[in-house]
Amino acid sequence: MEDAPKLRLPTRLRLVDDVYQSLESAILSGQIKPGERLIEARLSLELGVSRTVVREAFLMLERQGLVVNNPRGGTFVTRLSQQEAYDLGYVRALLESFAVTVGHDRIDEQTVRRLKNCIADMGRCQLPLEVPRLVHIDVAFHHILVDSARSARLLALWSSLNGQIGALYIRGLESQQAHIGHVVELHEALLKSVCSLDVAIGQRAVFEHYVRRPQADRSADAAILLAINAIAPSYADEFGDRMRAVHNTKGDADASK
Amino acid sequence: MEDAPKLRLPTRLRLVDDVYQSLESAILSGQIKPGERLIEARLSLELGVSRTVVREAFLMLERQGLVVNNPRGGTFVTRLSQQEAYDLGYVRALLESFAVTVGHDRIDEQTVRRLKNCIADMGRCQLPLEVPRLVHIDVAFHHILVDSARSARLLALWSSLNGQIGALYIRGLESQQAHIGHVVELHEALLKSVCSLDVAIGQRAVFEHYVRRPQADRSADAAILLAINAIAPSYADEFGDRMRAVHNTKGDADASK
DNA sequence: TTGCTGTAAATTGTCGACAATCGACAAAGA
DNA sequence: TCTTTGTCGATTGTCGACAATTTACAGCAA
Repeated sequence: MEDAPKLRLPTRLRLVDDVYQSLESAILSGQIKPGERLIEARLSLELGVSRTVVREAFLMLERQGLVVNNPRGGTFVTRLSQQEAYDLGYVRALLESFAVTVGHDRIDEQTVRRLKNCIADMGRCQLPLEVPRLVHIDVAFHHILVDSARSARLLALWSSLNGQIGALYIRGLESQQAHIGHVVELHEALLKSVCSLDVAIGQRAVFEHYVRRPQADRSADAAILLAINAIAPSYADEFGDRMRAVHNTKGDADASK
Repeated sequence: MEDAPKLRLPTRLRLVDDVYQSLESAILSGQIKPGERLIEARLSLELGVSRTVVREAFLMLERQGLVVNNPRGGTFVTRLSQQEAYDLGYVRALLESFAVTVGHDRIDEQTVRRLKNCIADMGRCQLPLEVPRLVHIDVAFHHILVDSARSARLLALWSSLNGQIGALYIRGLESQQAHIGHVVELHEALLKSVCSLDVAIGQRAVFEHYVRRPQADRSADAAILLAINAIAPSYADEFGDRMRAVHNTKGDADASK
């Protein structure tokens, strides 16, 4: 028989997971720089594990988009071009804005409290060194927002961009010094807007959170927000009940507490 | 500087790629059924390769969403619930419909010819056995459509759902017998609509292609299409030029230095 | 019978070694 | 001098063996 999958906290420990975290951290903190080549043998020596483990960790990193691998040409840390960064922001904004709109009604007090906790945690990050932690908190924050849509698929799709978001952070730190206060401000503003009774305000906030340009003409953004606004209600009507049903019977979804 | 990309037949061949294709084919054709457990040792014996190779192939399959793996609990073929299937269709429709709208102007005669070729190839598939080929052609067909948006990120995101689409095909074949003629019809209608001068017609077609329900109220779909219609032009305005530039200068695409 | 416990089998995780391949440099020829 | 070819070191691909873990099952007691 299968044991209930809700109580497996013992944290199944594999070396791969350790190595993965180690490398992720090194990349996000800038110890390993974008474009740099990762060599299996060297890392396996340095970390005291076999090459097999490092190899699998590479595959995990690649799935997250933090490295790219060409079959016999080595593995390199992802470097995002400006176009890719813009593109990424737009796509992610599209998904997340959509999610927030669908799940707007499900953002209750408890959720807000969790979001506020995230922001507080962000404020405690020291910027040059603790970027990995900052990225994790950032992901957690937005995860809560996206999860409100109660669409596993949408969440998975959004999650697949997480690693790239890390790459985006690196890019930001490479080009210009960012202040932790600024990051906190951004998220506080976002949270405030999302909590607004008017869904449209939340949408716009999500969008501007990702797609910010110095002298942008806001007409483009407005068009997108309008679009999502049109999508979401019908989406909710079609799937709201089923989604809720799925969510309730699932059980293994974490963070239910 | 640029080598003509027409003469690259050598096709980097790794065992992993072979094994991956082999397993993918077996899963899509139904030789290995949804929910079934895949055992490394057995497959490595059966295929005449080492377990390491099978293991890596599993990771590739997992990334495509064709299998799920719990750390020390084995690897199983993905089985989609009805809710997941609906959800998947909606999300994919959202992305693809958006892409088609953005790239509508770039669908020229040559593109249409390629699409028609795909449909012709579909017609030559024998259904119970050649599902893997059918799925590949189907993916190729829609890939052409999505690629017209010239957004690498959007394409990547869309691609990440390909494996699941395969799973969807399996589901369809499990529950009800589908006729190849039906599939061809669907795509012919889709192509015709996409070629229409009116973008809206193409959008609607893409949507109905994925999200088809017996007695659906079309108002929901209409709202979504309207939304995408609002998104796309601004997106194109913002990114059209840059995208084109990226696409032209890309060429190498990898950081081989 | 039911439930528990410990042993054995099956399966996955990790390892180090060997083979295949790539990139760079040097040597040979025009 | 420039191009081509051969060689070598570095790196990745593949392998079979061993260790760790999970699962199945038999035996025993209440």
